[in-house]
Order: sequence, then structure tokens, then C-alpha cells
Amino acid sequence: MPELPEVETIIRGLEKKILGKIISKVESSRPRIFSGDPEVLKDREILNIKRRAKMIIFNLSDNLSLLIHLKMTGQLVFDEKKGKQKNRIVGGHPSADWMSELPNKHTHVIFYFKDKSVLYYNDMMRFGFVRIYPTDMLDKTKELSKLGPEPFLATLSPDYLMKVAEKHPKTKIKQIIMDQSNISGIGNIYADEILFCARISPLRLAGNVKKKEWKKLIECVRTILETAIKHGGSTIRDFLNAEGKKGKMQNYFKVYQRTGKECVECGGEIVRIKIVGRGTHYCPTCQK
DNA sequence: TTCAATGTTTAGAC
DNA sequence: GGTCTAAACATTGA
Repeated sequence: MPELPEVETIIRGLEKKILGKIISKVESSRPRIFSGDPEVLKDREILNIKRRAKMIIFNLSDNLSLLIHLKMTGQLVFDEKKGKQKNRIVGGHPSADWMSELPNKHTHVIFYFKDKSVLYYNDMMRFGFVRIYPTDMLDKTKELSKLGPEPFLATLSPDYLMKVAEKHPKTKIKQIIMDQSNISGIGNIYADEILFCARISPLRLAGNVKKKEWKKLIECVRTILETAIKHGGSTIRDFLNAEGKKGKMQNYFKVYQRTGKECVECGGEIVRIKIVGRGTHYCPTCQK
């Protein structure tokens, strides 16, 4: 999926378009992705859109919410008028799907609004989900209740991370920061970029990380994520949305997918290894 | 043909 | 219980 910055970008784009809209109908034939009762969504108004970790929350009228996770390849595509391809807002995997006529074979949920506009949930790999919960129960759901602090909140502090590290002293730091129960919203791309920024090797064990380094890491988490949000994330390519914006963060990567290229700091070679099954990029000279 | 891809969960071994 | 690995979900494209 999109990680935190991409989700944030999607939300900011969607907010301008669908706040206040009334759902007239919801269709889906993929129970694994959407198994709720579409009828309960009828006539509900979209009051606001929030993000928690990498999830999107639509708060609807009368205490109902939609919890959406795009996982690896989910997309939300908004069409002002059904059938026309202008005024589209998109977010998700950089496939050309959203350029084609919708719905297509990767469209799994369709939201129709009273004013004839449409929101499509597309997901090539079908890992994602759209679930219905009462708004006042969201914090107690299995999806949200175990999440760690949001990166921009003060609860993410060096002391907090010292405690996390005490609990998992033998776990590699990359795994620590990607674990959503420790910190919310960091995925594989930004984990690599954040660790390069902090000059910490992804292989370092959490128990060996000093408090000063955790402090630096938190600064990098915020800087990298803020920068990525400013650039509209890094997953939206080959497409200009209604505002003429597209994700540009991929142009600023210092290590991610730069295997064999020169380190921007020391000129050494960026190395690619595997950690917890995920491709990991770092500079062995700069990151210790 | 084989591998890796923005994510998360689960099962098994030590 | 901690930690590691692999696999599962499914599709595409290099």
C-alpha cells in the first residue's frame, strides 16, 4: 500500500471532493474485501475522512464508519460523473488501472453517491479491505486497538522507544519501526529512507540503540514523512489529478531502490539486503 | 521461468 | 514469551 504519506495524500485529495456527499448505493462481489451489508450505508452522509496508521476512515452520519486498508495495491478513484475520466482523484499502486475505463476487473467495491458521482475501490492483489464499524467502536476494533503512536504525536518519544527496545532487544531496528504496534504508518520505503537519514544501519539490534539515536530517528521519521507528504507521496505516477499534482517523492529517495548506485553522502555503494523478507537498501559506510 | 513488489497475519521451529 | 523464517493472500511485470 501506500504508506502514511500516500494515504495522507489520498485523504487530502478526497476530502475536497466527497465531504457532504450522500451514499445512494454500494456494490461489491468480493466478500473477502467487503463483507458488510451495503444497505446500512444507504443515505449516509460522509462527514469527514481521517487517517490512522495506513488506514483510511470515512466517518458517516449516525455513528457509522468505513475502515479502508489499501494494503499493497489498493486504489481509490473518484469520478465526478460516471463514465467521464476527468476530475479523477486517485491513490495507490502505480499501475495504469485508473487510466482505463472503470469499473474494470480490479474494481471490487463501488460507492455511488446521490449526485451521480462514483468512488471506486480497485485492488489488483486483493489484499485490502473495506469494513463497516460503529464510529464509537473504532478504537476497540482489532485493526486499530493495537496500533502504536502516530509519528507526529508527542507520545512518540525517545523514552517510549527505549521502552519498546527493552521489550525487543534482539530485534533489528528496521523491523521495530515497521511494526505498526510500535509506531503507526511506516512501511518498507520510508523505513529505509528514515534509517539512512538517522545514519543507523537497518541491521542494528534495538537493544543496542542509544537514547540519543532514538531521538535522531524520531526527527528523521517526521522529516521524511513530512517531506513525502509535501511531495504528494511517491506512488502516484504517470497521472495528473484534478489539481495537476502527482507524487514526486520517488525523485528524492536516497537509498530506496538505489542498489549499486552512489551514496549521496559518501559516494560509496548502496547495498541491498533482505530483512524479514523485505528488500532493504542502505549505505554500509554512512549507516552504523 | 523466476523473482520481487508500497502490507499484514499466522504457523512452526528453536 | 522472544525471535526468526517462511508462507499465505493474488497479480503483474521485469
